[in-house]
Amino acid sequence: MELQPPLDDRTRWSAIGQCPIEKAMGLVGSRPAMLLLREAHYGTQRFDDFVERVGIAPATAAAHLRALTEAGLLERATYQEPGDRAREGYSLTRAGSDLMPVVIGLFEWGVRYADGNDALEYSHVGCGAPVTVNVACAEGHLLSSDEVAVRVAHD
Amino acid sequence: MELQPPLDDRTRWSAIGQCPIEKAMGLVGSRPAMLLLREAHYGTQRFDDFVERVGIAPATAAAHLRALTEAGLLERATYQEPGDRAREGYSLTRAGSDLMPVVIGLFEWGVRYADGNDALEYSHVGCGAPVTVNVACAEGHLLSSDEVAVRVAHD
DNA sequence: GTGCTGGCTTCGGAACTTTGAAGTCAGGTC
DNA sequence: GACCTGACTTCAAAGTTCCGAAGCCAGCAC
Repeated sequence: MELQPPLDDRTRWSAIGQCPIEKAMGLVGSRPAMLLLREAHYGTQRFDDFVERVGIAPATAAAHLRALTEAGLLERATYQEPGDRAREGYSLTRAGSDLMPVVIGLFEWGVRYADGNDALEYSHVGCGAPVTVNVACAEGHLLSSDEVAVRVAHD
Repeated sequence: MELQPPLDDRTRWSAIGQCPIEKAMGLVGSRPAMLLLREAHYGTQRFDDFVERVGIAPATAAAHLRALTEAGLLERATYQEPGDRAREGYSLTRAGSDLMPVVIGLFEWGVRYADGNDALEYSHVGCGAPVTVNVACAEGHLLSSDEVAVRVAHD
């Protein structure tokens, strides 16, 4: 059994490598990136729609869309609007979809604490009930934040 | 019954005000802010510990800690280490704790897609099982991201 | 009253981002 | 082959953010 430094030291990520949160934030932790992902989740595919709906400059949109594509959150997909020719747009990959809990979590938190704007909401396609993000353990217990602890894995 | 613009127009947030995600990102959508919240969640209270564990300059830490405090995610709290005098530190408020699904979600996503570093993990204090973030509707159905739709609220 | 520690603040400069306006380019239509 | 549309790219200017090093100040202990 290897000796391990105490948890206080292990949570000092500089000692054990970069924190996954940090890596994730490097990819999606900017206003434009997060809003582009939100739009992609809404089903937006066209470049100009991203630009207009997110409200950013084309150059900014292009840079972030490329970065998200290279990082594997978006992929180029051909789409065709009725009576128009086929074009290349963007759609979410699995990795992009798997970030939706974060996007929805930010939305939920924003409605409650930062905004109050509840003009739109997320709902379950199947039953129509409103959607929330929650934290649970593998045993199925629903958790509040003070029931969650950090620990060294594989002990 | 009022006429409402179609959903395509409603999702163009410029038409109906600012998106809650945007507001949330303005507060917590930067690397330093998110990592400071992570640290606060780990129980860090002291200024110098934030600086060292997050790996940012004191000026940056001070600016973000102040912003997070003013935004209501952190509050000043007195703490006392054994054999030392009482000092002022930072601790999470309810609003800060309620952002934990986002922090944990970023961690989880980062481990799976951006990093692979699984030296630490989150666990349930009560039963020890590992913790995950998931999306569910009010009826209790666990949802994948393609079962979640946006709609105009209060219809 | 001297020293020490924790918690910041100040400063200048470097690095990174975003913007608006304009231009490019390829595919397809008429 | 002229024209149109969508999807970008280019560019200079402006703004934002970060860092490192240094310094400051308040509360104690001695």
